[in-house]
Order: sequence, then structure tokens, then C-alpha cells
Amino acid sequence: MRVPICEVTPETEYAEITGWIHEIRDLGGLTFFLVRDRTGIIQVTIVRKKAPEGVLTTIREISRESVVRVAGTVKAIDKAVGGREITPEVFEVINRAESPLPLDVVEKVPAELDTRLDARFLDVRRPRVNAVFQIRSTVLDAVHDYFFRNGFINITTPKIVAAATEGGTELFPIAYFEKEAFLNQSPQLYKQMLMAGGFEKVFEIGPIFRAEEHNTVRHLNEATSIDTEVSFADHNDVMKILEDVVVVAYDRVAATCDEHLARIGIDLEVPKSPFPRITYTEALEIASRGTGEDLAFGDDLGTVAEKAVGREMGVHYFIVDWPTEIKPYYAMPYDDDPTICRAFDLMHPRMELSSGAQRIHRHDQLVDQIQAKGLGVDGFEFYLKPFRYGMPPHAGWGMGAERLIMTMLDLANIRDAVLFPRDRHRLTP
RNA sequence: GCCCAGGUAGUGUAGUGGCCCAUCAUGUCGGCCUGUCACGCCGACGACUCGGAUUCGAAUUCCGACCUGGGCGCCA
Repeated sequence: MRVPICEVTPETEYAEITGWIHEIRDLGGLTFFLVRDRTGIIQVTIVRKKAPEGVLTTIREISRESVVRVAGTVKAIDKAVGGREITPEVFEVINRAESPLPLDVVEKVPAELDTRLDARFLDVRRPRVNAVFQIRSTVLDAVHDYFFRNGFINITTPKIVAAATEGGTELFPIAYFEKEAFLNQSPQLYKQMLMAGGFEKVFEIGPIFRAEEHNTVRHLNEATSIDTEVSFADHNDVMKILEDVVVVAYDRVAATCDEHLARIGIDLEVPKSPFPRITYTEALEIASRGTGEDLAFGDDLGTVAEKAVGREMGVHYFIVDWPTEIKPYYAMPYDDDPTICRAFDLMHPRMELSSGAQRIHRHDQLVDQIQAKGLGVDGFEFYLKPFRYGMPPHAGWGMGAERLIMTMLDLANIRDAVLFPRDRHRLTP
């Protein structure tokens, strides 16, 4: 019976393990193999003079990263990793790995991101890389858990859509039988339709597609969005949910991922809620001071400005009260000052993580806003219809899961936070 | 989309006109080695993205192509 390597302790008498050959150290009469599985690494020691003939035959043909099965007695040895080692009675090569390897799993020699992504299956064998995806899994689990505990319905909405409804970013066109279709950039409109559907609290964690030709360390053409929408809520209500979600994710990782964090070398600090809130106008002032640029109301906060504000804030923070003209048509303007709206961005000092808003729920006002943005109402009928038959007030947001993980783990490149990134140039693997 | 930088053994690098039939590390293969843990030591193997041009001479300069990284815009 195979046991996970982490369950083999110095007290274990006999164990059978399977895994990959991590390292080989051949001292002549004595050979050490490090065998790695999902759970850890163990040393397998062979004394040439004492080992069974079958074992000696096997080890001659072994290569790094081959898949092996080892069974034998376990001894407590201070000098070995984890304080124990196996002396094999059985040593079987289940599947031999070719050599040379496309990259060094032991990380003696670094590999460039491009090389790593080309051989991602090998790259994720590296304990450090593996830890990132263990943590990613934990983050998404914690987020799911939060939503379920708070009465949200888990929805999935179409990724193939008929028209470019949201404006703004470019969409990927695809062939859909005899029709033209697109990959959806956001579940936004569908979340809103489900507010008209009476679901009240929904969330979706799924892919979004953006056909922008950007080439940066913080953009992907296929990303994972954590999305939510809540009826009878305003922007303040959903900002509270958003900061709770971020804190819950950090909390869970801090509580359950010690080992993975240690492998990455991160001393995780859980952000404290409530996060500070500054208005767009205040952000402009801080940015102007920090960069020397003269920013005016209505200007977008560029990367340089965003970083300057991030440096000043030093923690997660919200930017609220955005100019209506630079936010999407569905953001609700304030009644007393329609030049600003109930939209917000959640910022990490390094970059934007999320944006959201209270939405316009009145049909005629929405049509006005769509037209004010210079968009045609034509393709919007399927979206506008629900607003005529009892649409409740509602608010929501979408957060980039990769950005959350990237900033949490201080990863240099967002591609490190996805298994198989899709960017301007990469379509395989 | 605009701008900048870069492509050298399987991997990561040095080399900016002759000192380079190319450096170092890791790897692979062979040899020695009974407690390694980046094992050590000896030996070998393995590379200048492609095409054109300049030059007595090009990894090195120029042009084009292809590929890659990054910045900006925009965004999550």
C-alpha cells in the first residue's frame, strides 16, 4: 500500500512510496536518491554491498524525474531530510524520464518564464511553483466558502455572447455556426439580469476574455474573475463584502498554508478591514503631489499615478466617487451631483484589484446613460428588457483572481499566478 | 496600438571586429569515491535564431524576417 511521503516519519518501520526522482547523489558504494511526491521529499539510501541484486540493476538505469515505486524499511537518521530514510527492498521504475530535462526541477539553475511555461508540467513540479498553485486553490476555496456561508447563489453565465455590450475593451470574435459571436469580457450584464430574476445575491468565479494587445506583467487575455452582484445593496454594502472577501482569503492562507508560504518565502500579513477610502479627487491630489504631473478632474489615473498613490497609502484601499464620464454607463450617478458616481476601485499598493459600483436600476436613466456614452441601444434589447419589469436596486463588483494572488504572494509576473497563461503571444500549452 | 531592450550548448550565463574551431555554472556520459544533503575530484559531450550586406576577418557592425522580454496606453 502506497503512503504519501509526508506520512513517513522517523517512527515508521516500513513504507511503500511512489513519486519522482528529485535528485541523485552517487557516492560510489553509497547512493542517495531523493524521491518527491505531492506531499514531500524523502531520502532513499542504497548501500551497494548490502542492497538486493534487483535494486542494484534498477538504479543503474534511473534518471532524474523518472517515476518510481520504492518499498523498504524506514530508519530514523538525523542527517536525512525529515529525519528519516528508506532502505529499499523494492525499487521499481514505473516510467523512465528522458534526459536532458527541458528545465531544472531542483532550481540549481534558474529558467526564464518562457522556458518554464513551455514545459509547465515540469515547472509545476518545482516545490516553489507548486506552492503558488496550492495557495491559489486555497484562496478560491475560501472565497467560495465566504459566499456560500453568506447566502449567495453560485451561478455560471455564458462565455459565448452575441454582441459587444459593455463597450470599452476589445472582444475576441469567434465563429458560431452561421453567426458571429464573441467571448465574454465580463459576466456583468448576466449578473444584472439575475437581479431582475430575483436571485438577490449571486457570485461567479470564471474566465473572462479581453482582446487587448497589452504586453505587461499584470494583464492576461484570459483571466479569472471573481464576480458578485447583490440586490437592495448600494456601493458601500458591496465594498464591505469585497474587503471581507479579501481578508477571508488572506486569513485562510495564513491559517492553513504555512509550509507553502515558507517555500515561497512570504511572511503573509493579513490586511485589516475596513480598508481606507479616498475619493477620486483626493487620489488625483496625491498623484499630482507624488508625480509632479498636473492631473485634472476626468483624467484617468495612469500607471505612474496609481503607483504614486499606492506608495502613499501602503495598504489595500478604495478609490470612490469617480467621475461619471470615465466609468461605464451602468454606474449610478449621485442624485445631488451627477458628475460623480457610486463607483469604486479596490487597490493594492501595486495595482488595481477590483472595480465595482452601485448600478443604475431605472430603465430610462440607463438608456440615457448608454446614449450619453455614444453607444447604440440596438444590441442592448436583451439587456434592457429586464429593467422594465421590476429591477431592484443593486450593486456589485468583479475582482481579478490572478491579481489577488499575485499581490498576495508578491509575484513579479501575473503569468506566475496562472497555470497556462494566455497573453498576446502565447496560445500553447 | 506606440516605444525600448534582447535572441550564445537541455537550462542559466560571459563574450561589443582578430586574443573565440566561444567563458563559467548546471546537466548528460565515463572514471574514482560508504553518509551525501548545491556531495567532492578527474575526463569527455554539447551552442552563436534565420536570410542578406559591410569587411582581409562578424557571435560582435548594418538591413530584413521570425521569436522573446519589458514600459506605456487601456484595463481586472
